[in-house]
Amino acid sequence: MDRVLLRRDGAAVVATVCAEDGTPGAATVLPAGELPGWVAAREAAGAVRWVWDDTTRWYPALLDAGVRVERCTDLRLSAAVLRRSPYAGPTPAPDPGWAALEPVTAGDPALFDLADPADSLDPLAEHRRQQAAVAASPHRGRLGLLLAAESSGALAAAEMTWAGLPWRADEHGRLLTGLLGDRPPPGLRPPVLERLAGEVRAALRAPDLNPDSPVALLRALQTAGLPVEDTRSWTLERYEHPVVPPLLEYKRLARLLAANGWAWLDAWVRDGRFRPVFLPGGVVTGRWASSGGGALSVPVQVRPAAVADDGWRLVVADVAQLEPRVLAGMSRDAALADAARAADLYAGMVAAGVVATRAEAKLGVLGALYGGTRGESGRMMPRLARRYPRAIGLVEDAARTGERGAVVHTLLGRGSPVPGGAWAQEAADLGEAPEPAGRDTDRARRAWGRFTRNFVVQGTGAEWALCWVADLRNRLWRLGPGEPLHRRPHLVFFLHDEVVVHTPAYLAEEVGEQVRQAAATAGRLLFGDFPLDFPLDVAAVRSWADAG
DNA sequence: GCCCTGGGCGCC
DNA sequence: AAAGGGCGCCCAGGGC
Repeated sequence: MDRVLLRRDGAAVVATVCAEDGTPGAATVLPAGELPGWVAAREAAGAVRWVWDDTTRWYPALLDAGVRVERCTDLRLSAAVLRRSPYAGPTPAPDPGWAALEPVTAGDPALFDLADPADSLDPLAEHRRQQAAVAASPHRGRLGLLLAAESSGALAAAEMTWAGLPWRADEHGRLLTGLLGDRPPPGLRPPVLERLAGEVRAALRAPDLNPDSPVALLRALQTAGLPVEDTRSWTLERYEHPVVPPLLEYKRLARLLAANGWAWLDAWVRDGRFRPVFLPGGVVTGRWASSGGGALSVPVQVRPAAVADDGWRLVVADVAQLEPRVLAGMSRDAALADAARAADLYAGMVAAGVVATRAEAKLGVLGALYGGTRGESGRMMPRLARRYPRAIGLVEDAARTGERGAVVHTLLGRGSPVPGGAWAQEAADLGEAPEPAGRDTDRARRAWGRFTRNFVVQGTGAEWALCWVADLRNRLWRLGPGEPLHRRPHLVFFLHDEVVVHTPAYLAEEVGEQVRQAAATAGRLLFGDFPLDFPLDVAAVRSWADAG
């Protein structure tokens, strides 16, 4: 049964509707404070799907009240998927307010604002429209799975922020002091950086140089005789000059200080938890984005500070080479799936005699996924195309489709954006490959082809990962029944193809098993009985840094 | 003072 | 001949 939640005049209204066609049934009006108890009671009775405008507007308060829900439909996220999906059946245009709706975060003053734009939308009508779009889809199963997975992801994201990743500020502080010296007063460099800046200035004979200024640094490097056009680390590495070692060290430590230094600790770690905001569907391909704290790029350098509570463990799991495996599945390329039978797909390619070394295999596969054709990566392509014609054919088709200005889609039907450049307009007008165009136009066209090439694989990879997380979330809930979410094994972090679960130590092994079973389930959901392995590296550790 | 862009670099 | 996907975030520096 579907229950649609809406907010009217400060009260919560719960409308019961038929799950098949959205026909409305009875409605209940509740003072806002009574909602959590009411939801908890229905949830315990089972078989309910909560339908709401936006998970970020409802779920955090339910979690605060100790209420966890099993299933939901997030109308905002679903509308975004349907808007671009070639699999969506025809429906009247949605209220444009759905496309404009922004997720909210805890500190957001708009959260309980009477002027919240969400309150002028009609969730009942939008729910009916979305049901109709799926019912009329030529791929109901796939599209329905995508919407369900997207909504489950929204629940998982809210729960991860709520629970937080265990983070030891003392450990992090020790690490910073060890590398940078004592914390300086605001506006000053820590001692180690100050010393390195001095060495850089001396080596370049530039006593006033600010090494944080790329423009000034470039000029100083050139004056000192280094023929560089930029100041990137991998450019500098190529030169033997006394400035290079201290400058590279300076850049490494300055980056740590700026991105994950004491200021980061102050801003993002409270009560032993790092609580990043995850944004499901935040990337066009369907990957999650994040907001605040740089959650999607927590450097390996500071992961020693992510430490399980006493008596608990972190179960860290990641998939080896997710994207080439997904490509094998979506193209049903049996030869590539064979290579993927090995725990290391690249080793499997070497064993099959496709390439001579693992390094070649990796270069070739990444080139196929990203559109790299330069140098060694490009030289691998003909061999890969011969041995894996279906897989390579799929990404090549996606590239050509994008170059024509047309739309591609993932396995479950997430559509790519329509290109906006002038070249795309030409292509659309001509309906064909356009006249020979200028160099810039050509470059833009090919860049879009690389984007659509990668879109189909990255996006389907994101769908696999979403199914994995969604299934795992429910499996974890069944371990340790009767406890609140944060006293059971629960997800605390997700990063494209990696999850971290915080669990009582005695359940760590069982959690690892559930992580593997969830991966197998995700594979079956997307690829049916096509034989394809998704091997995981799983580690139960005290600190995140001890995994992998 | 705010806002935007580009360089650079962390993650996948 | 040239041709490498997706993000977020920090800083400097220029425009207002």
